[in-house]
Amino acid sequence: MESLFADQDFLEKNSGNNFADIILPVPIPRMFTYRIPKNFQSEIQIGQRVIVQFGKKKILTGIIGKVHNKPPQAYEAKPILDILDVQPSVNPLQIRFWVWMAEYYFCHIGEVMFAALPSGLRLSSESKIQANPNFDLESSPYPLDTREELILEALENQNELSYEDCEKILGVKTIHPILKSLVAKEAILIFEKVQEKYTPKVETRIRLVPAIAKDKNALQAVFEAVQGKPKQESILLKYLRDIPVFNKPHLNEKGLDKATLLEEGDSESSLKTLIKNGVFESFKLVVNRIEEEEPEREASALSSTQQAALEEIKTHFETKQSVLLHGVTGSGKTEIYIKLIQEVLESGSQVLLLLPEIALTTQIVSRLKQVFGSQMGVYHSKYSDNERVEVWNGVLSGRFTFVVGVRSSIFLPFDSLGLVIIDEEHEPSYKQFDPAPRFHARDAAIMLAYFHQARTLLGSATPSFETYFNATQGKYGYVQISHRFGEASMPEYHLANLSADRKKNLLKLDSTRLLREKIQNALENQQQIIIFQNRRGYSPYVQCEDCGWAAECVQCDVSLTYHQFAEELRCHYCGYKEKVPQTCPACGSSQLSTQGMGTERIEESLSLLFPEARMGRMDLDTTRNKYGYQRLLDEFAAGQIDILVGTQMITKGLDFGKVTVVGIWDGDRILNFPDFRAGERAYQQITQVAGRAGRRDIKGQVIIQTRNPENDLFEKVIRGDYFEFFRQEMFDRKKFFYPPFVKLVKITTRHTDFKVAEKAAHALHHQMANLPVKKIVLGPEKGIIARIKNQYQFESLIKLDKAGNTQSVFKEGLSKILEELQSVPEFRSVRWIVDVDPN
DNA sequence: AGCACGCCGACT
DNA sequence: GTCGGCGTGCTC
Repeated sequence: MESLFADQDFLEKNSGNNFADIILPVPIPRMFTYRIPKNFQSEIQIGQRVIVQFGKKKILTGIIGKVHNKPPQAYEAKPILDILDVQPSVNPLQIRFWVWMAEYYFCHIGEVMFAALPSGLRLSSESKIQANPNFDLESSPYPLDTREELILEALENQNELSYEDCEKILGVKTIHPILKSLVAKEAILIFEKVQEKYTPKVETRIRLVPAIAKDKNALQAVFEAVQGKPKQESILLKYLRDIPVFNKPHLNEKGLDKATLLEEGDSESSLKTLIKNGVFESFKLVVNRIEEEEPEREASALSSTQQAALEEIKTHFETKQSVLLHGVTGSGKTEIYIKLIQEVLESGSQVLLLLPEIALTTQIVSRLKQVFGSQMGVYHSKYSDNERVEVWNGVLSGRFTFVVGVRSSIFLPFDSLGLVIIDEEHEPSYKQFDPAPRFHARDAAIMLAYFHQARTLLGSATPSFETYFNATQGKYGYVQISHRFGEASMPEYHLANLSADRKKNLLKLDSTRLLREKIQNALENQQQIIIFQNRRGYSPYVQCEDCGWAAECVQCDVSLTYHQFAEELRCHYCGYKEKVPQTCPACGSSQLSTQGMGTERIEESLSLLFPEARMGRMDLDTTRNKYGYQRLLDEFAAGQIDILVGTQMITKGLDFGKVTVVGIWDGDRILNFPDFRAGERAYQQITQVAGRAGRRDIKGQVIIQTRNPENDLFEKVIRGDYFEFFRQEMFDRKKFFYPPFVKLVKITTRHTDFKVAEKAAHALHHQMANLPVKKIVLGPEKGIIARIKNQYQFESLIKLDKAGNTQSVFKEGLSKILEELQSVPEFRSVRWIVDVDPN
């Protein structure tokens, strides 16, 4: 008996770890066990990317999550096909973070993986065709037509062909039927060729042949040789201007990019001649897509207020993981960040600075770049796949010790974070809601920092009430800067009464007399004006003036949004679009008009009222492409625009001394936000927009157009009394059970059949009511938008007690409930979407 | 989520 | 007779 155990023990210890649990980017709530072939066993590591077959057809990139030696009981494990990384692309800390995120945000680890890995690190597979070696044309029972023969002929010269190749060979668009027929006749084989998506950037470089570069006489001889050949001479001079081979001989090694060398109109043929004559040589070089830049500037000296804040932050960090820096707009938070970042980098740790997406293209990034140069990586949503992979690999290799990025940059492979800064901490865009994981980047970043034993600094001029609450509870340290940097004073607020003006007939194209006067005044003094329009929950649409018909989406219960620049109607929920009809589809009338006031309409109105002013508009439409945003900013900064009309994005990072007037076109819209955060959001928006006004020597003017000037929210904003506002709001939230006093979970039930969706939502409601946790379950209610993409939806809101293990008990119970409901035949195709901490 | 397998209607 | 509709079950 004993010896048998001993043998088994011996076997287990020495049989090696021949199985791996692998995270795959699929929405199935578990890892998958694969067999590690003998030849890979010594090199396998957690976090490596591997290739596996999944199901019958799919080839996927997976991440090794766990290595062990327990063969699965119920099935035979498939083998790992290949290992993609020598060094893991993902570190164990990240895997812990993924696991946490999947649990907390109630999603599958595969979904987290999918969100975390840049798609360039996943594989692409392309179908290729190959000649079937067993095929013999002579003995084949099936005759081939000429097109099929052409393909086979091509395969005699080339080992493999892609679909595209075949299309070119035959000059047809749809190649699939022909290939299918060839497969049926067993003439060819189709297989999947798996490739890394990421491709290094390769430049053609030109350099002086070393013998010439080292020898003045040789160079002299070359110059004599090109005499009377001005084109060649010009290239040679250009090269020596950029690469002074005798002063800086090392520069010649990497030479000059061919495109740069020829960019001043020099011809390629002249260069070819020079290469042929042995003057230059051409070679290939792998280069970084993200350019190297040396720091140009020192960090600025801090003012005494800033210095004091910095010291205070550091003191808090001695005892607290997180600190809230509450600094009014213009208080110079960036400079404080810079000092802190420098200190952490010098200590050898990494730093992550999170910014909301629209703030990332602005001055703050170029300011940071000036100080930190090429050790700083930028992680953008507008970056290409290849660029993202370079940032990822740059963090892995240590090239980037500091990253500035959007919410998804929390997934980068940091291994020793010392500090995470979340700027504009209150921004709702930090919450991801469309595909799972529905995470809040601020909260996730705090957890990430905790895993790294790093510090977190939350910065905002208008902190979210959750964060401020944590500060008042002593959970976060709290540092306040209540003065603007330099001399700038706080702006002056005016409420412009829309109703009163309308009655007195003073309204012109929806603008009040007060707003017009302030604009006029600013224009006369060569000052700039910003007009803000909140677009949330509201967009311009087209309506028939005769019958009242309005264009609606075919798949969703919403009206279509009018986009002037493309003369199109679009659905903001599913992306459906159509041309604006000439006549009303319902009654045939041609009296179609645009309703509602988008930024486009405001721009139009203002240019009618101020024909001499130069207008600019900044919204999703005008900034869609990579440089649209920057171009507008540059024009505005250069004073080429007098009035800038824009949505949320103008509240971010604009810092121009010539803006003295900020107009809020429709203040009421800001008030009517349909949830418990309405007041908080209104306060934040107005304060943020107002922060753009009057930053240097001139006092800013903020004009809010409203029908409800008596609303006390305006009064609180005008008094700038964040604390009083917070206090009152907390009173209500406690009374009505809202965060931060409870934890919210929103569950959406979706189905194509209204009745089924309703029934499923109610079934869920009843099941949840039985869970043994302290909670309040609201709903189910018909979604604010009843139907999206042809799916009807119902929403339930659960308020969980924050104490103890309520959350984990609830989530476990919820998993079981959903599993059971999903197995009811009727609810088979019902979709449930769970959103933890919804916006 | 895909994708294959399987069982019932309108077409060559 | 077949192509193809989408219900349902599975993926190591």
